[in-house]
Amino acid sequence: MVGIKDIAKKAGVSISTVSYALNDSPKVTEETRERIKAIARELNYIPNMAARTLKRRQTNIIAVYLTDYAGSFYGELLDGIKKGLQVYGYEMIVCSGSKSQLFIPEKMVDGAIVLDWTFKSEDIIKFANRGHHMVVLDRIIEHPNICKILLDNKGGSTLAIEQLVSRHTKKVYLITGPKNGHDSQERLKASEKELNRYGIDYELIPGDFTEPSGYDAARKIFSDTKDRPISIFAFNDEMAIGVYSYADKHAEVIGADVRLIGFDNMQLGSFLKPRLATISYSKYRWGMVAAEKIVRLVKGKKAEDELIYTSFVAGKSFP
Amino acid sequence: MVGIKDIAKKAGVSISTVSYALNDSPKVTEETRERIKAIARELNYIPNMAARTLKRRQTNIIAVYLTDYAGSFYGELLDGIKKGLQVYGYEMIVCSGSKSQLFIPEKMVDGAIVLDWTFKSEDIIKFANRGHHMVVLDRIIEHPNICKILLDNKGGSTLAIEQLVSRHTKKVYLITGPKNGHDSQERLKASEKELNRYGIDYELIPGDFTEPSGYDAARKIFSDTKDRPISIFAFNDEMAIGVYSYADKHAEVIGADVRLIGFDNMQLGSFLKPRLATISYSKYRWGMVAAEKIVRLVKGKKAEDELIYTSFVAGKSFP
DNA sequence: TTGTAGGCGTTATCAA
DNA sequence: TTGATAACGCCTACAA
Repeated sequence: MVGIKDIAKKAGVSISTVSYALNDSPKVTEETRERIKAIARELNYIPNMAARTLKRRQTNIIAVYLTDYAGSFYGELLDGIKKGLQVYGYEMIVCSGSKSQLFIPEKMVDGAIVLDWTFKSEDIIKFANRGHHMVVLDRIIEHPNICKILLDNKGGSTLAIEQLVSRHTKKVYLITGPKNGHDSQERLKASEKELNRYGIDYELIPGDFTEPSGYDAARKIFSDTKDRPISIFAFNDEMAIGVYSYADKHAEVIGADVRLIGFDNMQLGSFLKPRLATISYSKYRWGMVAAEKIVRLVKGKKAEDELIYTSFVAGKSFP
Repeated sequence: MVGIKDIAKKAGVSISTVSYALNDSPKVTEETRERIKAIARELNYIPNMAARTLKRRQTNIIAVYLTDYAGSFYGELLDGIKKGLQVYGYEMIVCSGSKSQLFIPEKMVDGAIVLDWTFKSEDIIKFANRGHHMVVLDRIIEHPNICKILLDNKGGSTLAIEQLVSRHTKKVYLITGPKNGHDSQERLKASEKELNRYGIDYELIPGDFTEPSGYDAARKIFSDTKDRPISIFAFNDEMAIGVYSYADKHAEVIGADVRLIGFDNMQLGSFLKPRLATISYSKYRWGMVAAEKIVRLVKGKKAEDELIYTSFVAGKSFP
């Protein structure tokens, strides 16, 4: 392995001079700098990250934690984060699973962005207390080292209910999400509040944000009543897709027998027939904002929490 | 920051004893080991990865390089790799972009798995020559430090053409992929060979593996001829989806006016109506095998190349 | 069984 | 403008 020592030897200077030259310090002549850089190139020198990190105590890497890699959901978000970090000279790595959470206290990364209900808030707080910085996308934690960039679930749910109201819906089935999930809780709270305000009857059907749970929910709903059309607000698109699957197999027509609204605006929804009506928000922007915030935190600045706003996307599933 | 020094002080022993104890070396008493570990826990000690890496010269981390995070395509593959690595005690990080490619020579990772046409073969070889180990999933490189786990594109394409033949197809449109891509080249070669064998007429429509390019290809094809049905073999599902989009907007019926086969068996295809016929393979297994191979290489063992076999998945898009 | 001390490759503080 | 040299936190012969 070739290190600065080898370069120093070949250049006939000391290692410190080499270090200065390589780091563009103004403490060396333009001339020696160039000469040293040339030799470094010639020797195929590549700095050793471990050594540099040990000294510098920062890696310029931000980790993004996801529950799994399955969702096509994440693509835009990650692209947004990556683009956002790039501006400030940070690299992004994507991780999943509890062992990699150690990257944070081990100082392998300078900070983290969390969208992973598997990551315990308890641990997040523990890390924050150790002085590490994080941006959370899926929970509420009050801590000076933590910044929250959350979806405007309240706004989104209200939009969905408004649509239902505007169609003079008599009864609404809400396919809910995980009991302990922040987003699903907020969607539920806002939906109930709004439905009560208009005096619309509703029923909760438990789901867990997965497609199969949407399928099961659909079965319950369709066998519950003979009335048609049925109005459903699924708390995410995946479960809405489960409803499509069920309807397909049981001769129920989406858009006629069922009137369905989802949440998330997954790409898949736009390919369904009829198109899935849903609540949308910019995942790309979400990522960009998260990136900007984590960089601020890492640099020791304050970062204000922010909300990502939503809009309604019409689709024939809710004519 | 609390380091082994602090533990040593508190335990009244030397730092080496602490190091031994923490690393389960047989050089310390069971008793002192436990005592030291207890103190470490109490002090919330977490080893500094940079320091450890500097000495150990390995991180137990494998990087996976992707072109982008967009494809829902990657989910299963990454889960497979992660699961495979876990068995051997390695962590996985997912990266994208040329700057993060430096992780390899910088020794931030012990090895890499590459599925990213953006990653220049030239650089891969350069890294391999420096002694780094890699598994490539999307190209052919002969090098002792590199192992190839490739799709059986030849088999898959042949399966697709066989289906066409079995339906007495007269002419086939092939929507091809990127000119310089390994997979698309192989699919093209095998398809042409097979079509020529049966004496079936065919025409190449250039695509680049993206959905819009499939859409454009469809436009060309549909305006090219008035004959129906048209038979299309799209070299990946994304482009096939583009064909669906076009057909949708122009009153052409998939499965009737067009007979379509894709490649990759994306989840999305199974939700399309009618279901997309396609060539399938286990992405999960692909990932598991890649993981196993990179670990072998990193440990200095030989790793044989392998092929991931394909099968035909029927769908109403190709009745 | 434990302690001492040198080294991993860089950076950064002093002197020169 | 450059060069010695001491950290950075951990591992590991070698010595005791």
